[in-house]
Amino acid sequence: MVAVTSASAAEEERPARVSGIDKIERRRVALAESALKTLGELGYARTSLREIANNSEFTHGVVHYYFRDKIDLISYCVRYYKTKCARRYDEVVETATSGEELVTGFLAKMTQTLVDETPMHKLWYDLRAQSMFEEQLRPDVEAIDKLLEEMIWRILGRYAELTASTPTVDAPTAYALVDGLFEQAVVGYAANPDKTPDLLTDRLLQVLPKLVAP
Amino acid sequence: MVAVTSASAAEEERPARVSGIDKIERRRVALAESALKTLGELGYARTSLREIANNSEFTHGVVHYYFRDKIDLISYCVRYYKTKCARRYDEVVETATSGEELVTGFLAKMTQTLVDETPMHKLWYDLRAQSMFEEQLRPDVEAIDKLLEEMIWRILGRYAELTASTPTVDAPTAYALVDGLFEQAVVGYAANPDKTPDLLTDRLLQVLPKLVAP
DNA sequence: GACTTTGTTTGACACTTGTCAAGAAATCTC
DNA sequence: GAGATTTCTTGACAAGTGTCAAACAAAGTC
Repeated sequence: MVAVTSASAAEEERPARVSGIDKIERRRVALAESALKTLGELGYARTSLREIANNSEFTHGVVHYYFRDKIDLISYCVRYYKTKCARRYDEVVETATSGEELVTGFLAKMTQTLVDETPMHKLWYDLRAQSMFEEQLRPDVEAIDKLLEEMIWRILGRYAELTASTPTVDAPTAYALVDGLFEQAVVGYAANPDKTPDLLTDRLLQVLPKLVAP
Repeated sequence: MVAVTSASAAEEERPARVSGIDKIERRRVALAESALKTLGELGYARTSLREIANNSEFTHGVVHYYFRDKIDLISYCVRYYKTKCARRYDEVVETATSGEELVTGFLAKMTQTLVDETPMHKLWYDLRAQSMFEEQLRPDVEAIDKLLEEMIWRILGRYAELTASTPTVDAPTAYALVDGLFEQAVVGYAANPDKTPDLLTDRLLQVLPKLVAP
């Protein structure tokens, strides 16, 4: 079980016996997982607490028992989500023994998560957009963005290492570029699920070599 | 007055005298402009028809007189918006006489629109995210994305021309990269309005030269 | 086993939402 | 200016929203 620590919102309101804290956390995670499923399908704007409850084994009252309000729940979901997504390429980075192997593994994992977890990615870009209008979401979104940036930076750094070169862009730039391509793929995936993964691969292959130089 | 043609939704329902069609269109545009202001401030999720009407000189009934429903209005807004945004850099492209001049002019215009029209850009990224969940928005969003891609492609093509080189990436890739950087700037602008424009400039200066080669 | 604490259900509340329709007001037509 | 048409206002509706609180069930404590 992953402890989802709060980056901003007040969390430690319920006294609760120490032995029960785990159970509470377990319920919260279950709720969050259910909510993420609904959110990923409907998007932020169209997801209500009742809809979340309906698509779960709980009633809508339970949601409010474990979360102060809607933002608290969604904020928790975002934080929970981040613990699952930013370490996706670590294995590839650690095991690759050549630049090409790293790129291949990276692209394989990336297209795979594009296909397998489309709703989650759609939700991420939705929530990031929402954070521009809803201040309460901003700290959590910023934290995830930073994690993702570091993730990309680790990959690019290792890639440079393996190809005896150094990155020619800084971390935020590298992240923005790769993220731009990935978001394009996520948006395009609905219209063209067959071709999009290959297109993403092609485009990243065009770009990655340009981000390092001897 | 710009004619906002429908890319997808049925539009020609109202018989209306030919002489009055202009007036109808004028009202529609006025409504759309008002709606865009509200949408840019609140975002798609939090904007209701009544809120739009309140922030305008019209009553909420008028909105429904000129637009079939909410999606029809927002869809119209998106189409109206696109006519204003995709030709922003044309003058720079046409008047620049050197690569450096083009880049300078491009960056100046880009950071200027980032600052001056932040709400509109926030809305665009919001709506593009919404289009992943709301099919009815997709055709219009796709159309705008294509326009923007062509816009970036014109700039890069001219840049290559002026520097006696050729682009090393295709149009969708170039657009995704630049758009990734711009979206990062739009999202970051709220948290850091002072530094963001310069950061965007820096990053684009890092990237642009890499997108062409002799 | 009684009692307290914790967890869950249910139903209600105040409010907002999109939509629509009936009628008033303005505009046009002759 | 009378009558028809277009435009706008107003008020209402049904459905859905977040929130909460009181009743109920379960589990833990002594």
